[in-house]
Amino acid sequence: MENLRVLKHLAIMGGLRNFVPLSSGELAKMLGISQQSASKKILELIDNGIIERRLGAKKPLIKITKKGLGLLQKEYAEYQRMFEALKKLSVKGVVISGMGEGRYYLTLKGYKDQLKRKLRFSPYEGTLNLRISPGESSKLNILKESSGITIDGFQDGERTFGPGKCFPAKIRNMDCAVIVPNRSHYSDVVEVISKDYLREKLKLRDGDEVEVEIRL
Amino acid sequence: MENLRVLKHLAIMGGLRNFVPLSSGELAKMLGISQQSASKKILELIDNGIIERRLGAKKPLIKITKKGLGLLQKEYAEYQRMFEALKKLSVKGVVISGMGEGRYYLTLKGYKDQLKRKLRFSPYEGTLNLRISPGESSKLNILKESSGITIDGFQDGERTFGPGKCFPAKIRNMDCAVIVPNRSHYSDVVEVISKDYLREKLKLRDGDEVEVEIRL
DNA sequence: ATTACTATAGCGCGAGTAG
DNA sequence: TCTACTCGCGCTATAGTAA
Repeated sequence: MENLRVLKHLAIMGGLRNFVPLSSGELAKMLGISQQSASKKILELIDNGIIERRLGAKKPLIKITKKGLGLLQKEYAEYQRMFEALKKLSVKGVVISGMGEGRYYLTLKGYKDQLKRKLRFSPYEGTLNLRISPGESSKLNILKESSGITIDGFQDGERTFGPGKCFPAKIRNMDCAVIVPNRSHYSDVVEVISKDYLREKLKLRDGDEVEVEIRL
Repeated sequence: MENLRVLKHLAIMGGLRNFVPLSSGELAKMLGISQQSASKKILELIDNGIIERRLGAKKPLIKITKKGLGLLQKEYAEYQRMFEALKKLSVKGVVISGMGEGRYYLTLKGYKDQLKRKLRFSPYEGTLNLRISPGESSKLNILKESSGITIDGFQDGERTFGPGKCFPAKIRNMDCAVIVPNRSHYSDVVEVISKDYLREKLKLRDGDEVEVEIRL
């Protein structure tokens, strides 16, 4: 049984705050090990300065030390980073010129109003196109698999405009969003919208490299 | 080496999202174990459906399955609960009548204005006194050790009024705050303030038991 | 370079038991 | 009751090595 696992159980028992009454036999039952092993674990943790023990009225009292708290915090922090990383995606790409399609779609009320409502900003009528660096383009699959913020399709007279999704993002600390059509063949280009004309605001020119941080 | 520990390292390597290239030798180095042990661990995790492995171009590719993700989430949730619990303190007590001191202090501008600013509510000029149940009064030590929201002392002509601290709290889902003088002998009574006259609002009478949930 | 087999070394666990 | 010692078994990690 690993020390950290034992320590975690002590923490769940409240050992981070107080001296909690706990015999080696009780701990053993909780961990599914023998009393002897639990006793040994306790001694080990005491020797390492991870917990301290006093003799209480009826049962021994155990409390986790600062050092023990530190170990738990470190472990917790690792889990936090792990799961936080799942919510973010960072990709590098270079600025390229699109073919004005993005600009066209953003003039359509059906898309524009929806984006405004769902992203909480009114998008500039144009997109910034980024060609994702070769080594990173596989990351774009993650966008396909993530649900993001749904953009509904709509009808406009004759034409049908398909649904898609978007993701809040940041480029050089500027709030923006990446938009992804639902039906799209493989592409290493992402389209970015923002309330401002990003090209001007960030002084970007074709070929400039930028990193876009996407919130999934 | 525990399976969960191995799994955590795979997650840190990005195995929650993608197939990551990883040989048993590399994993061994990261975990500080032998290549043979790492190999065995990997097979064990595969057998248990916790990870899956493909053969990649150069190195084998490893990805964590839904089941593996579930295990990590469970562990993470336990740590979350553990640390969340550290931020809260729940104590039971019975309503008693104070001696009007609380009311007096709350009429003083020096305290009243501060409380209003720091707690974001204007306190009713009176306190609700709770005698904490005998078995739980030791929990009050936690309040002494926690910093809480500082209430500065002040001078008012001749008299000096001492500093203290307070903690946002809830009683029966009503927002309130527990106030604690810095220099105080041992006491099993806590004083609670709120924007409303709690006794009336919650229809409390001496002897009624209530639970107060304190945010540390 | 890999993975992963077999055989062995060593450590951890628990039974028995003393204090 | 409790803790915690010794001792022996068995699991697990590693060494050596094949594929």
